[in-house]
Amino acid sequence: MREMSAKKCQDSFSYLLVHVCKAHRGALADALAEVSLYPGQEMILIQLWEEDGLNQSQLIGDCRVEAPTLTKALHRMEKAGLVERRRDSQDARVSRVYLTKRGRSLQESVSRCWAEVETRMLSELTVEEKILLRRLLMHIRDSLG
Amino acid sequence: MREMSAKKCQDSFSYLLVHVCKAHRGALADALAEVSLYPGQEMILIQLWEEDGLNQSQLIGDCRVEAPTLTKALHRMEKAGLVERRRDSQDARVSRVYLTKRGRSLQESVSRCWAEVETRMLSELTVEEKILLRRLLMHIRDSLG
DNA sequence: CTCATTTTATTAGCCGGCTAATTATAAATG
DNA sequence: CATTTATAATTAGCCGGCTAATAAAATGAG
Repeated sequence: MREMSAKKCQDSFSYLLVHVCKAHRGALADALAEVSLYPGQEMILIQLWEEDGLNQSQLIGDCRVEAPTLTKALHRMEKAGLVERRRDSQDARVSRVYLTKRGRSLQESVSRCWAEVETRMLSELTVEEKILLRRLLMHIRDSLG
Repeated sequence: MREMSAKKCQDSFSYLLVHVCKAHRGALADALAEVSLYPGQEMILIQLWEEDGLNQSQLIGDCRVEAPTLTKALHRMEKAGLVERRRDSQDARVSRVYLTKRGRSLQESVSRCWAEVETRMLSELTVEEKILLRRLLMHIRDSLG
């Protein structure tokens, strides 16, 4: 009886997903370590590469992260010379985040890191399976969000 | 050019998976908060529900976590009265982890939490899609592990 | 114009996760 | 038997993530 319930947890999608995520985050961390980045920071950079000068409210929306998490990450990234924060001239509450030359220069390396993880992660899947997987993951994301 | 690379990252499976995991962990955290548990701790309990008295080496293998992560979690769970550690009588290096009555009593609540998240997460999927999804996730987990 | 409300961002403090370094014990080897 | 090596667990310290509480500026209502 006790064993069955535990088994049930271990057979659940949650259990599987947790372990998939661990593996994925680990692979991403290994790849990003080569450019001295931590998983989470690259998410911020990705948003800024698309549009530089975003404020923190926009970033927490795009990165799906809470404000204090972003504040701390930005502080470290600023210390690492990847970004700089400047107060908005119109609204003194908002501070906008700008890429430094160094932050901009990481784009290619990070893209390679992601591509590498992407390739490994999908290596066993056919084109059809990838298409389906994307659809299923989007459903899950939306159902849980 | 620059914008295309950023877009490419945002269209990747990694990007999607990261956000799926965020949503999933968030949902799990909300559910577990009702029994004063943090995501990660329930993973330890699940293993112990299946086999009580595991040592920490076994737990780090099952939970896919590094030793210090487990040590800290166990310390907190011991303080919370969920488990207790006792030295192995044969080998003084190993400390075995045993469920307390309280730790054992949480099994039903935690199973409910997981079932709740499971239901929500799969609400949009058909039976066939679930079967396929499990297969695809297992492939990814193995490819990344 | 003043005061309450909302929005933006930060700080403190906790938890999960990691690596590197350390301790203690067991096992292997000369 | 003594020494080296391997294994189990802990500690220190860092990062990502969160909530609660706070500060500061803009906005709204009276």
